[in-house]
Amino acid sequence: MLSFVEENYLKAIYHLSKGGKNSVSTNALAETMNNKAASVTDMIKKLSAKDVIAYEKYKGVNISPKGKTEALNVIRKHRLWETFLVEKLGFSWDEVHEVAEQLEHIKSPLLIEKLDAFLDHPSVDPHGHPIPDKHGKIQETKQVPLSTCLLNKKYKVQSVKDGSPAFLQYLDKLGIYIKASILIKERIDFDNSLELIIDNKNKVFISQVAAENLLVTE
Amino acid sequence: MLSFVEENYLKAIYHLSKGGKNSVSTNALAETMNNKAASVTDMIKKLSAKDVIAYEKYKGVNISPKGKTEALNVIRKHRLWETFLVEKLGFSWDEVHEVAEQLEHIKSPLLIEKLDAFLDHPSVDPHGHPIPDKHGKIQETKQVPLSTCLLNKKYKVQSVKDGSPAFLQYLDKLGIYIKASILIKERIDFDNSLELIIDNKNKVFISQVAAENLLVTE
DNA sequence: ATTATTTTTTAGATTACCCTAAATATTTAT
DNA sequence: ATAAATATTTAGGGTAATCTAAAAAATAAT
Repeated sequence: MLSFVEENYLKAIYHLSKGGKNSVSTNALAETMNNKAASVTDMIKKLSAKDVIAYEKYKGVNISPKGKTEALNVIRKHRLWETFLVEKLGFSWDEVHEVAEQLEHIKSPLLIEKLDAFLDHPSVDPHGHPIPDKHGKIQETKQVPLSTCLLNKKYKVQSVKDGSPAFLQYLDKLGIYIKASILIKERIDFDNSLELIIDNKNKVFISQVAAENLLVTE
Repeated sequence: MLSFVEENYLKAIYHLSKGGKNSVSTNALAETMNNKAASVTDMIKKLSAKDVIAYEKYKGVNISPKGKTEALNVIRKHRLWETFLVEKLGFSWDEVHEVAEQLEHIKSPLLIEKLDAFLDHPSVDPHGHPIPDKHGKIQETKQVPLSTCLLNKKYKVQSVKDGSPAFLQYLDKLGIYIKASILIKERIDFDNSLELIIDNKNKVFISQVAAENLLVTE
């Protein structure tokens, strides 16, 4: 059984390794966990002893199959709770992360089964991120940053890369939301900002940074 | 800010002191917390330093006004979550305690506000226990154990004293639930068991112990 | 190919919560 | 009112998760 803290480390390793593709350095982990490298080394040893990561001194860590399953389950819980908070309790999408960080550690498989059913088995959370099913399977869709898209072509907002409240509130102000339609009217050479048409009617300008964090499909 | 463990101690003190009326001994606390008395003494000092209890060596502890407020808030959260689990997720009343023990420690006043509204501001939980309002106010109703009631008089089940799964499942089997109507047909002298009529139709027998744990009003 | 820099690990402490064993205070029984 | 029994506290330790400072390894730079 993993502790709250261990679950959080594992989740960070999963994300930093892009789902297990890369290995993760001690410093990178220390950075995202807001801990010192020495503390991370200690924790790495514990996680390694529990067989959720593979670790070789000075070589970084790799998540194991068992660790991936655990991480995906925590992510599943996080995203189901976020969906609950928005869909059922009326939270806005920029308010849910902190609370879901706590709720994701509740241990009760039955609770998650029932929550999932109550929400009608959602496939994505309020930020457009896919919700792993109970076996850890994720339904991926090939999304690209809006910053790489063509002019005068209609795209659909699928998810946000950065889920920070500041960014989400900014999107709210612009009238941009998950599933919104976007067309790039013009790319401003000066700063790579974009002029957009949202839902075929509203004209807004968006910075390059913002466009890089908005993922769309055709 | 209280830790999970501190909140659990405080809750136990609140219950053992019958809402702050009595003082609580180290041993009693050790018993309900499943800890050793020495550990309790340590924790008592911490809680005392945080001004949630008053403590004098060898004299037991008394919950303070601040401690009472904290305890009631945890109890409020516990009971709201139990209500959610039963009303919205379809848990049965004997399955919710363990999960609510975890959920009650989630820190987010906004969450509880919204959960309360989502549940339509319930006044009692699935076991008939009153839910304190956000100011810690409890709406008490004067209930008596069925074991002390008169023959051939109609009573209404208000709550269970013992919320153990075993007792709750037993009540399910007997067809007894919160708000059910009960009439005592006969008291068996041999073992003080009772012959009951539930909802004016079903005849069942109930042991004295069970009758002591069933609280009713006229 | 050394030296300098960066990264990672080790050593030794700290806090929260729990333990056992021993000491001390309180209560009960004679 | 003193001895016996019970309750409580103190002393000293252990584990989880963190830290700082110092040592060691890996990487980068000349």
